[in-house]
Amino acid sequence: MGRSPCCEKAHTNKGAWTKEEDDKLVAYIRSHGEGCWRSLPKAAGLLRCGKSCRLRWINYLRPDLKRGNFTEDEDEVIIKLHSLLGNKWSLIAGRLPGRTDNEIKNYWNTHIRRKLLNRGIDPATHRPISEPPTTTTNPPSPHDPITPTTIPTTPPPPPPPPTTTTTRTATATATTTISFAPPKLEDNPGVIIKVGTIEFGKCKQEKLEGDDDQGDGGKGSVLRVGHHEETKCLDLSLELKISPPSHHGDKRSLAPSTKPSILMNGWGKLACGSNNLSMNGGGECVGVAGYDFLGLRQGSVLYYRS
DNA sequence: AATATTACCAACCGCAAATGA
DNA sequence: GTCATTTGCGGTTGGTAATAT
Repeated sequence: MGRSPCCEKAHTNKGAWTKEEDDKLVAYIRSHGEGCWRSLPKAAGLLRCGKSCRLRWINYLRPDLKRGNFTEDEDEVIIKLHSLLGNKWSLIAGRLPGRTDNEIKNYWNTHIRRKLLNRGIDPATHRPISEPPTTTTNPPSPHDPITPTTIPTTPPPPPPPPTTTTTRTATATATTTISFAPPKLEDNPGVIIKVGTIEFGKCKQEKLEGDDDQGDGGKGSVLRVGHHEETKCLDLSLELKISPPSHHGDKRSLAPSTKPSILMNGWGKLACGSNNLSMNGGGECVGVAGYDFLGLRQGSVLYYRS
């Protein structure tokens, strides 16, 4: 078994790209477009692996790349997104037009990590370094297996279309619409799932548009979280899953037992604090502050995936 | 001026998901 | 449904420039 190599390595160049190679690649893609990276090198007259061509184009030659230093705003966006998504560099890059995942990853490792450490924040967990390490009640980080206790053992069912099947959905919207099932958690200990787009940032709740006439548990209710006083709202396409609150609203008590199937389906966890929504049961508020998110009680858990 | 260390970033590698036959 | 292939992602490496000793 085993796969054939992506290219004939014996006859490919490696290492830094020359100006001539760049020119050939750019010229070819300009006239033929992206795609079919495997056959591109030969067609373009390049002695390069297709993967190498793709990487060179995406990370360096693409015309829409924004080169130059990251701004303070971009720094903060990256930090917020990393606290939400972990090392999902491609997702983070999708929210930063003109930046590549590789660029952000490098920037994170060389600048932002140090910046957070200087602030006394653990870049891996986004929690204060001084905070004593916990053992069995340690809240999960984006890198931990997602193992909730408050939802059924089966993974969430596939979301109804339209979903965010593509991972690069970097469109910003003026207002945020969250489609979700009404959080009647006391009455509904089970799983509630709806797909929506949630925008984090300096937003506050405007109104609840109740259009739930479907009688099926409330699919289709729409909450608008708009009123963007600043333009820093991050558009995250998330599927949300809502579970009842855990004991006492103690985020640490959200520490899961074991439900690895959730992890395999790519679900992460958001915990509801008393007046905000925080990532993975702790750390910094992601920015939906100032109101009781979706009416959920403190200690509720939202499961998401992007 | 020479050498060592650090910082930066382009590029590579391996793996897994997606796709197609 | 199975297998082969392609594509994309994240971790890591290696070369080079900048800075310190």
